[in-house]
Amino acid sequence: MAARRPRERGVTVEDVARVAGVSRQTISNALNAPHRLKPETLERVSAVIEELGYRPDQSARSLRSGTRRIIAYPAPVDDPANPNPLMGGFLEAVVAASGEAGYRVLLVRPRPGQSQEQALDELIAARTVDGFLLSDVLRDDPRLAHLTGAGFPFAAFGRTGPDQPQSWVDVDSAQAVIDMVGLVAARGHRRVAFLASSSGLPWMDDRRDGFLAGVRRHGLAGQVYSAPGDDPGEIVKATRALLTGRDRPTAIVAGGDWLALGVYTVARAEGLEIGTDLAVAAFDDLPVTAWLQPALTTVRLPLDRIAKALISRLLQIVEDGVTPRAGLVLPGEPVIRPSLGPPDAL
Amino acid sequence: MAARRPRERGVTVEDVARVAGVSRQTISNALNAPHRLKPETLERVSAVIEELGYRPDQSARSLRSGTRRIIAYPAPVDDPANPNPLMGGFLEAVVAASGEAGYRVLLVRPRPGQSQEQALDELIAARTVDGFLLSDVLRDDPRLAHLTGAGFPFAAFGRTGPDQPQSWVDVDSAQAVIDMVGLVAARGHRRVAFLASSSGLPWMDDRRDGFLAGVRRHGLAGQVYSAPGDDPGEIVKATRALLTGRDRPTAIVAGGDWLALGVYTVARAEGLEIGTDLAVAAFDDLPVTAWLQPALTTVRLPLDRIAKALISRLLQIVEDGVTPRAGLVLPGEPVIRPSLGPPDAL
DNA sequence: CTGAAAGCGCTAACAA
DNA sequence: TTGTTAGCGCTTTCAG
Repeated sequence: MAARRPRERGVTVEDVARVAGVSRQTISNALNAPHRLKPETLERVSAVIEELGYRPDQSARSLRSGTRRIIAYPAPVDDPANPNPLMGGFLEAVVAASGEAGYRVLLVRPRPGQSQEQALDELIAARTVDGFLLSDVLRDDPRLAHLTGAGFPFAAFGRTGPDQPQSWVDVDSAQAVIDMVGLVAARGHRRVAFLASSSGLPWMDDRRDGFLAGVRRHGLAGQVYSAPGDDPGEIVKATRALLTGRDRPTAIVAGGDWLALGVYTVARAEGLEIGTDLAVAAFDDLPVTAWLQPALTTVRLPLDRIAKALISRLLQIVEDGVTPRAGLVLPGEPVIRPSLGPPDAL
Repeated sequence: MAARRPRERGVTVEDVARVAGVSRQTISNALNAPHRLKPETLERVSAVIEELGYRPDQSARSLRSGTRRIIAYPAPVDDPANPNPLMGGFLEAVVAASGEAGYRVLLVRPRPGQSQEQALDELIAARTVDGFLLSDVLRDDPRLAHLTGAGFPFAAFGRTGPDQPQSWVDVDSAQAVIDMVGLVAARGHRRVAFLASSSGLPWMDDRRDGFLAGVRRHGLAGQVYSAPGDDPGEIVKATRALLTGRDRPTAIVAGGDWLALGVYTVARAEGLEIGTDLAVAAFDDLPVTAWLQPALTTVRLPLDRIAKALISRLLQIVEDGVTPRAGLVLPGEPVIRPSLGPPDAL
């Protein structure tokens, strides 16, 4: 069998120039600096380009110009059996936002035996991409330190350190939860609990901190429970402890919709009616919440705005060398649904 | 502000050659044809490469060699508010499989006003990628016809036409549903129904056809209901029609877990107990099924095997010019859980 | 087994 | 406004 088929020659500048009766450079200008051409020439050249279906070879262009028009997204490793339900929506928004700006998204992943940082280094050294988009950023994330050290453009969903570029966008989870606690308090609840998972993740910590702040502000009795992991079993166990102990809370704020599913399950088993015996609020607005009965009050992440802001910030660095002076904090969007109970529940 | 920072010169072959005291070509050989080098030389050169952190410039290499080591995945447009829950897992598997083979995945999407085919053409003309990975393939999918016409490498999750390259992988949905109907019949059910959505999608049709074949084979009374769309409201409505009509079925096979959620909802409202009054089976094994009570019997897609096979087939075409003689059909994995009821339910 | 020379297709810099 | 020249970094001949 033919090994590596001989590259079929495509249409090149040369061809277009010949047909249009101008020089190669004029073609290049038509594409990259149209204002330099006489309108008439431009029109004629454009017509020939269209006719021949000419597109500049991406590699040649990149080699010469030093710009790739590609953004790398090191997609967090996901458990195929239990994928992050927000990943699809986030990717969707990122692809749309970068496509809008003429960039494409390259999914990257360390090869076996390679560290995250080595993978980044390889992409930088091979000049494969113009910049990085990071998500699921941890506190003191080594990737941020590495890219900062390399002076390579990036934007982060999450927060960077004080001595790192402030090219980040994040959701004000704490404030969203504070507001949620306010709504709970307004409904007359005094004993409330926060259900967390996998502590140590910055966003979960933010949500918990928001809960504690809200509880303090409204003078409520608040307690934090943590499930050791994200497995349904562990979540149910933590929830049961929470709902069957003495001084059972009348309202629960869950750190994620996923956790709220545990609350629904246990509440049903214990004969508690959600929205009347127990108010429930959560975070993320996963699609599955549409199926819960009663529908779940939650906080929606503005994934579209997040992605747009991330791409815009990243490209500002890549194209103009301008690094944002400060991070951008976007509000979460409270979605009030019946699980919270009526305004005058108690 | 500095417009477009002056590209920091990276390490080039030249640098490595100088330090290692050999010619440029030897460096290239060390990377692309190591067997041509004297082991001793190879080792020395490798050490220098490592030391300087040299990586061949991707653009230069591509320009010269004609190979990009990039696969394009035209990700289907997804509703951020209701993302395809399998997308994350599929992408995960694809990224892993292609990374294994030294390829990366480029997410692409037609630009505003651009058709799918134009987007493909642009990527081909600009020589941006080596091949395409297609999913959500429709019957007579125009993308397949287009790529076939262009003679450009692709692999499809779904099925291609008889006069197109058989570079596809699909799940034997029909057989999986036939088997499921068999399990239902073995439990003594005689009146069964299939709940479908958004007819016209090949996979949904396959599942429905499997249902009809299974019903015929086992001599059951089977009926097909369709929800007009994927919204919870429409699903619930279709399900209610199904469960409140005369001659209510004792078992329901749903075309997707999503549809089964509607069955759970309506069954609860109607006071039917799933697993005893009503057997339920579905398709997809979404993560949320872990939360259902009773747990849902369903069919899991072997996303990992699918992705591996797709990538392997695609790269065979790209690298060796070998087009598969026939498509590959993989079995769905039945996951039997309590919603089906005990073996001797009726 | 290693070295020298050529050129992939494009655009930046300069010249006309 | 358009044309000419050079060279981005690499790999593929072809000689030695």
